[in-house]
Amino acid sequence: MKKAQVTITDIARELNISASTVSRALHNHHAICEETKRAVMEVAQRWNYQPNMQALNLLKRKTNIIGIVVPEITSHFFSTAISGVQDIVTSHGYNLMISQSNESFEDEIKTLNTLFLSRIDGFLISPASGTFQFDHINKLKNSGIPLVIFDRDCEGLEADKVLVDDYDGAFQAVDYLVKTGCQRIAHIAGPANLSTSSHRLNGYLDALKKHNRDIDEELIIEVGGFSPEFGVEAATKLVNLPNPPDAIFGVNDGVAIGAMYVIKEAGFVIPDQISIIGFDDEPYSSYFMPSLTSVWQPVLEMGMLSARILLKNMTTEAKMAKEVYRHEILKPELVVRNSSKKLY
Amino acid sequence: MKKAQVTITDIARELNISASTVSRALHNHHAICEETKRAVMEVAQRWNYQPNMQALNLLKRKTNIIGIVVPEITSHFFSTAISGVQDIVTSHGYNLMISQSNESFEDEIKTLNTLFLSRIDGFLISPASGTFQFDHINKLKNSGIPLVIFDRDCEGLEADKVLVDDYDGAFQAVDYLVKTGCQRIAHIAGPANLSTSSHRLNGYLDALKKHNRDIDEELIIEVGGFSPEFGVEAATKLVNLPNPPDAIFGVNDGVAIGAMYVIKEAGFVIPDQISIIGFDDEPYSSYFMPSLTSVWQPVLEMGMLSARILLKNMTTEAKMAKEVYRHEILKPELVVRNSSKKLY
DNA sequence: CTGTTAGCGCTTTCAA
DNA sequence: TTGAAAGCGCTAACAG
Repeated sequence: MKKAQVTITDIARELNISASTVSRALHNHHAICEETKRAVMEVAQRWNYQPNMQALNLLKRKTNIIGIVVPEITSHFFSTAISGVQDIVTSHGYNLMISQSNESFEDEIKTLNTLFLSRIDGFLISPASGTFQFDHINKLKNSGIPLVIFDRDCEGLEADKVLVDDYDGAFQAVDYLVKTGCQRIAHIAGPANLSTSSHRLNGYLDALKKHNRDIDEELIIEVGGFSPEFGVEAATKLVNLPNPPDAIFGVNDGVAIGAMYVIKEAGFVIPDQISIIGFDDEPYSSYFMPSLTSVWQPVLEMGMLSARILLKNMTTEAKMAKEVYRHEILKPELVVRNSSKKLY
Repeated sequence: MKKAQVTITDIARELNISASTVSRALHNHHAICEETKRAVMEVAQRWNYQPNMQALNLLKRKTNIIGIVVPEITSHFFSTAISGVQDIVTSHGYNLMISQSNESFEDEIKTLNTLFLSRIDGFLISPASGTFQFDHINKLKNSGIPLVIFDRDCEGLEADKVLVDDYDGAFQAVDYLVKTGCQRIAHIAGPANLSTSSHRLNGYLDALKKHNRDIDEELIIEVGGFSPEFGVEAATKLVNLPNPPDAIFGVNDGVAIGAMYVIKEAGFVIPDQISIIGFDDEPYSSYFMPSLTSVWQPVLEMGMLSARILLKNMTTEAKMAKEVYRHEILKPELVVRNSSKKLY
């Protein structure tokens, strides 16, 4: 056993040859005689030589690291997206560095900066709900580092984006509710400056308009987050209305689950008296009683596609000359279960 | 604006001084005259100089990266642990690199190796369920790189560990079931070669023994994973028994939720006819009807503590001379809700 | 107070 | 077929 980390120079010294020869031998360079190659390989093997990535990366001016910035790792949605990204980047020889913004604008700026200083090779970003403008991301982009925005749009920012058609998903859900006979359809809306929230809200509104329904403002409740507590809060208001809704479309499964709990507690029968639809189709959603109807999104695919686009951006030397950006919109699907009425 | 990345040499050239002077000025070295410092700072600022971490790291032989290897990122348990780790390491100036083993032994070896080759500064590891021996981790440890094992024990491996007292959590749960009058308590056990599974199983067995209950082998069903489907599978067998159980202790909330679904479908009343207790206390668990009684674990704390121990290991130069390892066992707590009977 | 030199580990001309 | 030298960006010992 030699010292902790064997270097190319150690091998060179041992064999009384130059470091460059060792380097070439290790890379199976054609202009190295077999004998030397064998000798080098043998020592390398015996001493368990491992190339020093740091040195290589410094030389190549890259890090082999992709950074992903999400609002929250603990959300099933984002951890799934990360998983998709992971699959792709690792199979391309990259490592994945993660960080979360905790839905905070300041944290997002900070973490973006940290990763930037680490000189990672590319960024995958889904902005925080507290983020209301994108100068920081634009600055990043202008620095020349490849990046792609996913899930949550940065409106006004020109960049590669992989999004889900939230509008369509919401439209499908609400259209379905109307078709199954619901008259007063409420919406628990997410934080307003999130593209996903506003698109879902718009889908809700347009579906109602399509069926010539009046919009009742008191049936739209905006909440500050995506966990069940927010659904509880909103649904409590809704069921206490003089004229409560007969359907609720939640901005995500989290709030829908909270709402469902309140509604059952209040003694309403789901879906007979009140239908419920969520968004995300999380793993546990189908195990509630009644099982939750939800809009499924191709989250894993979103992560994978984002990663692929990023990787392509990193190789293509058209990095700078970028004029046209990719704008992928993935299609969600309504998964009908028992928290909504059947269509006959 | 200068070239893409300004270096210390660029600044030196501009000012007709040496690179080392620039370096010193930037670090506010005492032996540099104020005037020079100001000049350097000014140019650095104007050109937006950013130190090249890669060069620094090569020099210092460190990467500033902590790697965490988990079975699955998408599990709420592990994403929460990661979140705890993240908090600590970033506040100490480290970046976090993640990778998952997908519960596979081979993947674990592969990913450990990749991270090792990236020369990360430390490892946080929770082994896969497919991992039955720890030579690979031992090899890692012997290479001198600091590591800590968390949540899932590597029995026989000497290392710093941060675990949860799974035995105690299970014991509490089953003891509670007995005390609330349950006679036939079943257990849906997790993959056998996971310390968490076996400790929970032992807790279950010992709690029964304490109350002089016979162990009925047909009431113990081992499943291959932690998602609801496994709970469905196991619970289906249980309810179809000639003499079905009147309580089920699930190895985690996932299987408990699956079990709960089956039991309700089968027409049993929870908890009157069958009590259910899970493990993990996941966010949605309290929103089921009935709300799920579960054993809460300090997951975030586990992540944070693991990270702190790792960081300490990295600074302490007693790295090599390590003879005694830290062995932290965190205490879980039973959270009683409505899927189990009340104690009077 | 500042410059020169060497070196972190590796690759890559250029020369031989 | 191989070696010497330069360089990636930075720091630090040594020398003025």
